[in-house]
Amino acid sequence: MQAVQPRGQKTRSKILQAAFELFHKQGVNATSVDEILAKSGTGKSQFYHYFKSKEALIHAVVKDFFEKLCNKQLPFKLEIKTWQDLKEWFAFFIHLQDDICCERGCPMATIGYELTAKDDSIRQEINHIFELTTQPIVGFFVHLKAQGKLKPSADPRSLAELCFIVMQGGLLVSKINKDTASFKTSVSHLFAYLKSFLK
Amino acid sequence: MQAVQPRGQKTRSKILQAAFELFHKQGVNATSVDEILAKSGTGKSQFYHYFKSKEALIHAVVKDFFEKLCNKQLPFKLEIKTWQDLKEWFAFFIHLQDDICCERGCPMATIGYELTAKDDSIRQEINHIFELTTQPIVGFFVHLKAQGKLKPSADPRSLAELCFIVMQGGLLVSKINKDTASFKTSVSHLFAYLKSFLK
Amino acid sequence: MQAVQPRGQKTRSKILQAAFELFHKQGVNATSVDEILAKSGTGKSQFYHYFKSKEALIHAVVKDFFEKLCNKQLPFKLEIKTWQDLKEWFAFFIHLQDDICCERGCPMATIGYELTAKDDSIRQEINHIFELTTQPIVGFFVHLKAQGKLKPSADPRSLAELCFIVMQGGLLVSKINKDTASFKTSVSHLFAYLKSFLK
Amino acid sequence: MQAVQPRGQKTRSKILQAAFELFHKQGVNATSVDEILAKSGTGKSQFYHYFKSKEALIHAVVKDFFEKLCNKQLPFKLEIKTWQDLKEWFAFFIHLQDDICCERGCPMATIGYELTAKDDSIRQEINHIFELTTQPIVGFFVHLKAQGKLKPSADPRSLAELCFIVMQGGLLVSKINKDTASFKTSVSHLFAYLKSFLK
DNA sequence: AATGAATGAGGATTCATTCAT
DNA sequence: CATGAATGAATCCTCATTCAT
Repeated sequence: MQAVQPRGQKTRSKILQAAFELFHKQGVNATSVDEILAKSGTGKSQFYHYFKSKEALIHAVVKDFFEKLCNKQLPFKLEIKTWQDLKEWFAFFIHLQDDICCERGCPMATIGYELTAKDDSIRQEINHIFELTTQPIVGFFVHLKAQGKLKPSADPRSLAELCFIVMQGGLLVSKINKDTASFKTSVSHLFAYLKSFLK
Repeated sequence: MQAVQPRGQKTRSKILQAAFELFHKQGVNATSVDEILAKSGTGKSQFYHYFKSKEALIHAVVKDFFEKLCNKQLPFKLEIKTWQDLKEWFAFFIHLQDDICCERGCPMATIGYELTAKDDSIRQEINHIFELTTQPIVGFFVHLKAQGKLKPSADPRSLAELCFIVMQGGLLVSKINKDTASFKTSVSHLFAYLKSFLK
Repeated sequence: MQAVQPRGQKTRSKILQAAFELFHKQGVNATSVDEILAKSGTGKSQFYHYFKSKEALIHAVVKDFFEKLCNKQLPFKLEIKTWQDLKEWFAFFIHLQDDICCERGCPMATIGYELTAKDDSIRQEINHIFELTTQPIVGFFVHLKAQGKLKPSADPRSLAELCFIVMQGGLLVSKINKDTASFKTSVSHLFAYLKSFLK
Repeated sequence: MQAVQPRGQKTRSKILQAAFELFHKQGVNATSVDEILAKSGTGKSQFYHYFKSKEALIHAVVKDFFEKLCNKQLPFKLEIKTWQDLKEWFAFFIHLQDDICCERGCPMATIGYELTAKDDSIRQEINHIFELTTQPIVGFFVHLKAQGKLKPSADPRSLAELCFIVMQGGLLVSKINKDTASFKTSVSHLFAYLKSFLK
């Protein structure tokens, strides 16, 4: 059941969607407001009706992504209960890269990498998203440990962070390398390492 | 033996240096030619004397980085012979982030993340740099293996790639998180894993 | 006897009031319709319900001022019967300037100074207001003369115009000078001159 | 003998000239950069080559006026030595208004009246110009007094300020009234008053 | 009478690049 | 080699106004 959208919000959504895709594809600074408007099929100043500025749009795009994440509207696993789930979590990102010929990276990292010291609030929002993405993995290891399946030395949080870092590094490197091979083998190594904590 | 710089090349160098720093700090698209000129203290059309276009400048910046890498003029280890060397290799990147308050990432990744499908030649050059940076680590593992110190299952290349991916992911995540903690613990985990291949 | 305001006229009044203040403070061209709406707390198209256009609003603001003037709803003397009254007439403008730190001028002159040859009808309305403001002073001198207190050479109308011109010049100069000193001494001189016509 | 203009300064001058005229005619806020460019026959971004912003242009226009004033390149008397000179000083402004059908006011007052509290530095510059314009009249009265021709009660400075205020008020009122009659009679009155200080 | 979404022209400003000297 | 004036397309944003509900 879809929430009823207030009339004009459809336009807002279209702008948001177009902006997200363009930011993902070519970065924030390479994307002009006009381009977003053209792609979303909306008029010049509808944009400024819904967003105070381009910067506000970036915020909105990130926030929208955050909300979709919370509402589980994003296509990757947020509930990781088994090793298989974790494997699929990584597989999602790898397949994504393969599908788009390694032409992009993580959409949030793409935005984040262009940030400057002064864009601190956007940085925090992206960080929040990174946190949220890492959390299910933390939970997985916490759960395993609670079940007594992990060695006492296994620290759920730091292991999850390692997973996230490998995922981000993998996306970046495969974008530059136009090949997910090293991403894949790295994930294999990672799994070998993680499983070494099993009792 | 250092090549003597032809007279006017000093100007070229200054532009290159300024561009590199600005690209690193704020990205390619957020950096205007004028800004580079102002920072380098050079005039409007010196720029177009030395560089055909802004895009050519990006190429030149990457190529210059590449050459400095080859000439060992960059401050990070290119000869990795001991575990300590490898540790220092990672430590270099971590300290770098700490020193600049996690305000940046890898300069080449910064450029690379803004690339689009059409900028393929720059992408390749950056990939080349990534290769070159990974190579010493490959060499290290090859060497260890040759010495019979590694288990046969250890694949030097894929382990080195894992190192590189963790480094890149670590830089990115610490930039977004404004904290190198997870980078550091991930490197610790990585070392534990790598050492598990020791006989 | 105050006319009862029809229900919706309150909104109109609020817009008028907000517009008047903004025009006075920053001029007509620097004031956007949106700004007026925001200040008056009214919605986008209330505005176009009550006013055909921004230009029509300017007319309305001037006309409203004119009517308030006629209805003696403005805080300055319109009945000048004694030298003291005239003194207070000037004092009103001087104190006004002092109170607002000389940050503005005459509201009608502010509007008037931005007028172009094509805005003739607004110009005429403002002129009308200037006339109306001058009239009581004319009346004062006429009255004095009728009482035989003035020399025959005293021309009531031209003396009143001189008063008005000094008042306008004084407001302008004190706005630019951020100081009412020269306004004050000029008024003193003016009084000395005017009194020289006393028999 | 005309100072040799550095090549590109001609363009700058043309922009300045066009801006001055448009500001005078229709005010600052009603004048767009495009309009100035069109009138001066210069290209879009020449403007930003010479002026940092529109605000900087306003500064430059005022400063240019100031310098022309200092260099006596403006058509009104700056040396007032006789009553006739003073009469001509006023006559200049009156004729100016007559010539342009009372369609404008003092160019500096036109700019000044649109100023807001935040534009303090421009206000100061205009104030400076007002000072400079008043000065010759102060000098005239000082001179008269030194010659013993004025009563001791005559204060040169305040009399000069009165003159300036009447001039400014006269320009404003004649613009609104489309008639210089009251300006003229006010100046006559003023002269009568000033001469009353003669011994 | 009221709401706020939509329109599109025009505003100021910056950009990469070229040209004349 | 070097200077900086010139170009014009493109960028972000604001404006007055209208329309649909």
